[in-house]
Amino acid sequence: MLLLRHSCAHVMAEAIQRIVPGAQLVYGPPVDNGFYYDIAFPDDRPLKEGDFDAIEKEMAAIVGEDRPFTRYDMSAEEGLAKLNGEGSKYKVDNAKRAIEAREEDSSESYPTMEGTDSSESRPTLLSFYATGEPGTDWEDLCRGPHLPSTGRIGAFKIMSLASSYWHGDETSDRLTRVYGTAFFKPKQLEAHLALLEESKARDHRVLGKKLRLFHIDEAVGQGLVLWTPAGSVIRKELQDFIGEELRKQGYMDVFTPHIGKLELYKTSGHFPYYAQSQYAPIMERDFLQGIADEGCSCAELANMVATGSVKGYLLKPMNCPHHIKIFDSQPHSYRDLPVRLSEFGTVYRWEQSGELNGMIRVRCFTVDDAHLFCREDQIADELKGCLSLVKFAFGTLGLNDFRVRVGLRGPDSDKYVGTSENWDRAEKACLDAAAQLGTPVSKEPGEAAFYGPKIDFIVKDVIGREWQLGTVQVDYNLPERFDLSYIGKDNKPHRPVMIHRAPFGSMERFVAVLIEHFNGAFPLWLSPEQVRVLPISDKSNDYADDVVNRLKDARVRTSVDTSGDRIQAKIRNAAEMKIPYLAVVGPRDAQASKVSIRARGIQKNLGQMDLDQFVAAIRSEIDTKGTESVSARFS
RNA sequence: GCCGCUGUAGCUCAGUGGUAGAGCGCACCCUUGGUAAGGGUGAGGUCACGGGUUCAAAUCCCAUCAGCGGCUCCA
Repeated sequence: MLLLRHSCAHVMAEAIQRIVPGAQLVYGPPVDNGFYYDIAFPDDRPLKEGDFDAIEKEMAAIVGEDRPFTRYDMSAEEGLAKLNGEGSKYKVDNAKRAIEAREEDSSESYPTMEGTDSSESRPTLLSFYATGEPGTDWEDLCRGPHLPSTGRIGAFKIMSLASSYWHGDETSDRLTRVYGTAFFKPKQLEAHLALLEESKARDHRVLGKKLRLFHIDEAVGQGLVLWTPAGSVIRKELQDFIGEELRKQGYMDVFTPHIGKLELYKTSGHFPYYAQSQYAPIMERDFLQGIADEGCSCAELANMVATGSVKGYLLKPMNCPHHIKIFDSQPHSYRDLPVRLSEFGTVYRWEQSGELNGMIRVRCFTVDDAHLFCREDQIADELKGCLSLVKFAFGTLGLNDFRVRVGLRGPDSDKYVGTSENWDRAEKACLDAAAQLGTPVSKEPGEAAFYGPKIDFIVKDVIGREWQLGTVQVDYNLPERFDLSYIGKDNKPHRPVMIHRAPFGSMERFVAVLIEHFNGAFPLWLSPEQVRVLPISDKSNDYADDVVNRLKDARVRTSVDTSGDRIQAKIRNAAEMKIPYLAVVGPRDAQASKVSIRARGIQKNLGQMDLDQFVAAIRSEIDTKGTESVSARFS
């Protein structure tokens, strides 16, 4: 498959160069679902989506000719001379890098496929692949290998255009990345495209609109999520769920403001280090008036804002400084530790506009945050506690498809604060705690924060993009910066260690992930609407109201559909909203104090149940979070 | 922020220089129907926003705002 897709990238590149003669090739590797080719287009002839048809036509012609992929080798000198002659700076660069990489270390894999020679016996050779006859047909510097001939490419499609940077460097040349995909058989391509359609329907942004879970309004601002009533139910249920567990684990709730003095964030180090990703400071009116009176120019003011030499407040980018100040508001004995302060704390970050994504990447989000202040010898136990909470919460939600990344120190030891012995212990504690989760754990040296090792939970969205959810981080830095202390057994002050932990990460991102995970069909306890009562006709409306009232008394979220629709339409409408249970009521049910039950995902009437029994069964499914289910009583 | 694409009714979308369209939803009427769309009538739009070209712009051009796909970033 990789060969197929890489070969197809060559075919596409040839087709593109026929249509846009000045286009210079850069890299063209296969990727997960296809391949791409980074290409530098002349400024006066950018590639547009409108060109796709023409390119695909050319590609079909090349495939139809069934030309063989032919490899030939040249020495480094010859190859470079040839590429120089062709005036392709990108290919020359690829070749040079390939040669260098090989001379330095042949075992090191080269980041791009181009130009690396898999044959170690001829280390200074560069290989080229011609699509047909070398010298007469189209060719490309390439390590290969390839399919025997173009005719083997059964089905292909150009998918999209994107921009990229040369060597992934923002300041370097901007390239156009053309994505395509290819399969051996047309049916496979059709299946792949159908899967993409399905994924799109599962996207939290699509479902969020359809199920009315959240709204983002231009008039409010980019990346600022408005939680609708339905979405708020889910968030509130999650908060109550996690809050209950936190109380069991000895956490104490706190509430803190959304802003804090700029100076506070200088102490914490968030300013100016993260100044780029923060909203600009909120300045005091007197301060602004004062500098205006002194004749301060806009440029001067902008500079003052950038350097933080203004009097004002920041929308908080993190909750830690506030929690630290609560901890530090009174002295602590070693006997008091650990102190665990928790808050669903809302934070604000100025993410780049192109990075925003539904509820997954936003500018204002609420962290299920907590900060643990503990002794060095308590770190391991506290980490275990955090991880068991994550295990429990994720397990309850059936969210098992995530991976764990443990960020450890990298080789350059200068950038890390805290003693080496403490780091050793903390890293070991993180690894031990992570191991208890029973999911894949990857150790990643160099991924630790400068202030301590961390454990991150990472999930994939419906399109396969990975997102970080929760995180648990050991921190030696902030206690230092804020000069925190507790009184030890020896009656002397000691420095506590902080653990930052947020099992869900942000409520916004977590709910987005859940929407996709459940495909909008939330378990009963999370469902915004749990039961919808459907009278057969308005003759049964009164009984339907009775049923609704009984359910409401049992704290079940419910409504009744008294529209003029026939029962078929009512069922269809409720099914589209993915409501877990439908209680159909007609004269036959009213007369016997029963309801006819239909469960989500089961395309038939399950049968009648006594109303009393149904109310109790629903309540129990909610309370057990699905361990006991109403529909199971019919099987 | 960068490149490409997109923006038309509450939603999904058609319309590509000459009087603004469909389906769903909504309102009203008829239908009172037992498990995934009963029928009719009607309301609803500054065609994202601001400029320009033109006798004439939803349509062409420029800028702005927003969304999408990537890139870069991500405590």
